[in-house]
Amino acid sequence: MFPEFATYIKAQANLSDHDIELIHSKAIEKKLRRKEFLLHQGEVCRYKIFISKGLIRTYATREQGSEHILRFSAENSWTTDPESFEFDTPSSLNIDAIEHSELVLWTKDDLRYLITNIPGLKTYFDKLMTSSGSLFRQRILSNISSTAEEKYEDFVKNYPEISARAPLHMVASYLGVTRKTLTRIRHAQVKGK
Amino acid sequence: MFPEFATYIKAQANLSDHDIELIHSKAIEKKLRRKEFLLHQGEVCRYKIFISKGLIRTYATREQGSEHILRFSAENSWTTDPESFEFDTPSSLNIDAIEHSELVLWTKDDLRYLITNIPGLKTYFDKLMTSSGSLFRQRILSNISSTAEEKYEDFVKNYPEISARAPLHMVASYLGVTRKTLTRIRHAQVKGK
DNA sequence: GTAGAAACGAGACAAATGTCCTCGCATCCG
DNA sequence: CGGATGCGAGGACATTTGTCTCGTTTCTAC
Repeated sequence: MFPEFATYIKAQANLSDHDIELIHSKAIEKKLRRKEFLLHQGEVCRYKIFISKGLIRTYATREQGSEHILRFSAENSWTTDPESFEFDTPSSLNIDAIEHSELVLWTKDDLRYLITNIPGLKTYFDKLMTSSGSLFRQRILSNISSTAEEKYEDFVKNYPEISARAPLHMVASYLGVTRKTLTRIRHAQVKGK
Repeated sequence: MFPEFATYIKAQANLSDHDIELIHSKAIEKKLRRKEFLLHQGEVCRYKIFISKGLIRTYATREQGSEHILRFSAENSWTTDPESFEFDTPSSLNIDAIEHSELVLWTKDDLRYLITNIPGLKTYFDKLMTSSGSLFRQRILSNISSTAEEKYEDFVKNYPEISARAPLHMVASYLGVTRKTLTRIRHAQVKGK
């Protein structure tokens, strides 16, 4: 788990072996089985989570129990509830595993310590934040301007891995449409060819 | 224009008079008449823009000329195209004025200089980024999980000022529905009472 | 390997939303 | 002051999307 992270972060940031050791010393490794939860809504999200293997979903639920996926996180990506993590408030989100997954976690205090003491890590997280902002804007634009079919096509194009691995009803939940709509779209595309 | 900004920023960040002067020395003031553009798609967005008075929209257009509003910015808020601003790439967004507006602008280089030399300003922008991320997540969640009526209600609740000042078809464009849908919702609400 | 659960597709119908059009009113500007 | 324009409303109809439900297939855990 940590070795995969080390490989990834070395490629993304300029870090010395000593830096890596320091980061390692604060890391918590964790395995999650399918459907196992890392965070239930109502709990405080105490960790920033790196996914070294597997597939994780971060989602909200509404009154009637419907689930709405805010983010999929596969290998070499991150998740957390930023608000709960930052302000120690109860989270409104759930995080669980779609596949058996392997994670590396850091607490807020440890992460803050690492970031202030490792400039290369700070640079990396700044980049990460910039690009996540950009993805947010793209997603909003797609949401307000595209048809369901375009949204689905964009999703498949941007996340071919995830669209192949996540069940269809979860993709629907991510896109904000029903399972039915998505099957219709797929059917139409097959016929269209 | 700058005085309004100074009042605002003093309330938001811990800055000395000297800091304010320094920020002032880099600021560019600009007035924009209704429908006047600050940025056309294809241009590079060279400024981070503070709105001291008026109402600004930031939007994308699609093939058929439809407009999709990414953000409204009224007094005491900011806008820019973050990607174009950051990387000097041609913007895909347009920025224009819904009302006669007064703005204060800074270039990227000047802003970077100010942020590195004024810690209080850095703290302020970090906070701003955090809260804008949080708003993005809320908006995405609303987009994928709410009915058009709920989206409209949320918008009115969260931005009563803007919903009163922006024309209905622009609110529709922000929410990702047609003007028609919005008038229907309003009509239904009136009847419902 | 097998039992149970999960995922998928689809039919029938209902509801929501979009498209295209016209109208009327207010406002703005020459 | 008068014509042009922007804006909101709404009728008529088409299209999209959702709901509910069922049966089949596929996957998974033991």
